Parts: sequence; structure tokens; C-alpha cells
Amino acid sequence: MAKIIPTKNGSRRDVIIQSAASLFKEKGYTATSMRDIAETIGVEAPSLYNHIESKKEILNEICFRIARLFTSHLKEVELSAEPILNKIESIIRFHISMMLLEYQNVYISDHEWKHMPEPFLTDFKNQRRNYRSRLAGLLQKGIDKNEVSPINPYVAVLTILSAIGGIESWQVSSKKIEAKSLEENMVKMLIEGLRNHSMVNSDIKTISIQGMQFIE
Amino acid sequence: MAKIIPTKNGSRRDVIIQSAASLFKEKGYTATSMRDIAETIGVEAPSLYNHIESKKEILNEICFRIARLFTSHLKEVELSAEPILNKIESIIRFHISMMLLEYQNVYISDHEWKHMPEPFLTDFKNQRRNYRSRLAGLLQKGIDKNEVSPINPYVAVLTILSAIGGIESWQVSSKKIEAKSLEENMVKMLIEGLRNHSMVNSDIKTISIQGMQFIE
DNA sequence: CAAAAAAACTAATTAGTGTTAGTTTTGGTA
DNA sequence: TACCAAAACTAACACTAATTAGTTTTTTTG
Repeated sequence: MAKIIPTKNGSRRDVIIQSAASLFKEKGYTATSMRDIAETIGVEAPSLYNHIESKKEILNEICFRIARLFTSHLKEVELSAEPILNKIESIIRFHISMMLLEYQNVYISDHEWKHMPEPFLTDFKNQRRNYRSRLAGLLQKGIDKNEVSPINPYVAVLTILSAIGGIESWQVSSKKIEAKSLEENMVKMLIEGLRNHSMVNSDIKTISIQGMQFIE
Repeated sequence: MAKIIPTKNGSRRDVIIQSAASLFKEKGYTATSMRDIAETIGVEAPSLYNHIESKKEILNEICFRIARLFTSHLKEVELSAEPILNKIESIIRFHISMMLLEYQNVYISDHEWKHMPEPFLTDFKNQRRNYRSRLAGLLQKGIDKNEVSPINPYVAVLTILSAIGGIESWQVSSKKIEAKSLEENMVKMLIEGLRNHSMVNSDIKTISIQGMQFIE
């Protein structure tokens, strides 16, 4: 009789969730069956239910854990007394490091959250919206202080988040491209895209719609 | 007996594929059943098979049509005699306009392609890689000409593509934010992120790994 | 070493999957 | 109006899904 072997820093439950995460990432949540998960562990599907409630619970746990990590980092940054662009950079770097350390889980939280059941789905979407609007708030402050180029902050937030989230190849850390180098290139491109190069912006016409700055 | 009503510019087959696309986008390919598709049209599931081969064929058709559109635009741009940064901008704008005009289909081609059956899957992945490496080639040329900031072109390509692909809210064209304004903001941020602001780059140390430029 | 708890197993249930076969209805044309 | 192809239908098949019940095996513990 095969057994789930708990690792040093993880219960049997964690082993299941990690194996599930790996499959959810590769094949998607719906296309992954409990039998698939069980098989990669070397156990029969019903045995999993000694450790977890349901398939959906696994997804919930993955998504909310990641959301919690991002939210708690954002809170720290908000309380710090840095220039806005440094705050943004810190957030960007945190997102990148999450991609390196928790790639599978972040991917699932980005791409498979739709399949969470209610009321978790609504909760998750609210957290997401809240996170983004706080980030947009930071950017707006940067624009007001002329640190950040006058761009629509909501567009900028989505640009940053999806740019980072879309780099599928973060696993390449094993390859020749150093993770650190990757990070520097990415940060540079995004921060330079935001930075206000012309300190006097009288030549750029902007329009304010619903309290947000747009280029006309 | 309900019927599928062909529209002026689309056969019954096209109606099915569009309805399927809408559901694939909302719930994902695997979570969408043939019965779901049939129901939104107002017909029984087996009736669909008078017009299509299989569920997988629908996905193939969506993904490859989108891939074809992108590839053919890229070819045009490559043949044009513009400065590199203008070429890049043209590609960015094309991607954005595709998001506005073909949002559902682009989304599926970006997020659901995994579920295509072989040998289509391999073909699709090859086309994807080819597209991206040609784009990276353009960027490398821009770097060589000092038009583009010395960034890893592969990272830049993924940044651009996923930034655009990740803006989920392209449907907001119905809202107050004008599509045109959205486009200008996005283009600005991405192009400024690429532009070489210091024409003399002797102060930035770069390293070349496998023929690609990195910031050290 | 015996008893209790944890974790595995097999078997079965209920619900849904894509798809096929065979049949009926519909709509246009001779 | 009679015919015929297109397009719908119903019924069913062969699988696969998540999960539950009941039982057996393994591990922990007193």
C-alpha cells in the first residue's frame, strides 16, 4: 500500500496541494482530475479525502494564500516613507520574486481563480480589485508629484501586473539567464516606462476623466 | 424546433464558433460542454455536429485564425522601411486593436491553446516561438542601432505581449474610458520603457550572454 | 504488545462528458 | 404539390468526474 510521504516542512496535506498545484498549472484546474493528483503522489483518489475537503478547497487554499502574501507586502510598502517610484519598484520586485519562488501557485492564482466556488470567488475578486486600486492610488500620487509620467494609473497597474505575470519562463533560473539579470531588465523597462523624463510637462496635453489622468 | 440562425456575415458554423468562443472565454475550454454551447444557441448538442467536426476543432479554428492574423501583420511590418521603434509601435498598436476587435478569440488563443490536440498543439507552439523570436530580432536590431535601450530583447518581448494580453478590461470600450485613450496610454508606457534616453550609453554596463544583451 | 487513531484501500453512486445512430422536421426547388 | 437535402431531434453508448460508505491496513501511543 503506497503512502503519501510528508516532507520536513510540509504535512501530507501540503504534499497534496503542491502536487495539485503542479497539475493545475500544467493542464488547468478543470482538466485535472482527483485521480491525476492521486496518481502523481502514488495513491488512490479517495485517499486524498482523508486530508482535504474537496478539489475546490485545494484551489481556494492556493489562491487565497497567494493573495494574502501580496496584500501583506503592499501594506508594508504603503506604510514606508519612500519616494513613490521606489515604492512601485519595491512592489514590482516583490512580484518578480514571487514568480521565482512560487511560480506555480502565482500562476494558478492568476489564471485559474475563475473556478473557485462562491462565496470565495466574490471575496477573491474583491481583494483583487482592492489591491489594484490601492496600487493605482500610489501611481496617482506619483503623477501628482511629477515623479511619474502622466499616464492612466489603472492602465499602468494592469500593464505592470500582467507584464510580470505573463513571463511564463521564470523557471529558466536553471538555464543560463540569471534570475537577477532577468529581474533587472524587467524592472528597468517598467520603471523607465513610468518615469517622468520631462520634468516640465507643459508639452503633454492631459485630460482628467473620473479623477484619473489620461493623455489626450 | 429551434434553429441556428446564420447571420449576414457568418454561416451557422460561424455562429457556433462564436458562441463557443464566448463560453471558452468565460468558463474555460474544459469547463465548457457541448451542451452548454448548444444551449446558448437554443439547440440540442448533437445538432452542432451537422456543422462542426468536434469540440477540439472549434478550439483549433479559433487559435489558428488568430495566429494567422498576427503572423501576417508581422510580415508586413518586417518588410516596411521604418525606424525600428516605429515598427515596434506598429506591432503594439496592432495587438491592441486585436484586443478591441477580437477580444474573446485573442483571449482564447492566449489562454486556452494548451487544450488543443496534437499535432496542432506542436504546430501552434512553433508558430508562437517563431513569432516571438522574430519580434526579439527586431528589438535586437533596435538595440544595435541605439534606438532601443540595451535590454534583454526576449524579456522585452514577453513584457510587451503579456502586458497587452493581460488587460482584461478591453471590453470597457463601452464605458467612459475611450479605447483610443487607452491605446495611447499603453503605447506610451511601453515605448518609453524601450526608448534609449541616454544616447551615449557608456554609463550603463551591459553583458552579452548567448548573443543577447543584458544589464549587468 | 495491545488499543486507538490515522491513512490507506475497494466498491459504488450520481452526475456529466463528447459523440454516434437513427429518425423526424424544415425549407427551398422542380 | 412532391421531393430532397439540410438541419434539427431523441435515445443511447462508453467514459470519466467527484465524492461517499464501509473496510482494511498501517502507524502511533500508552
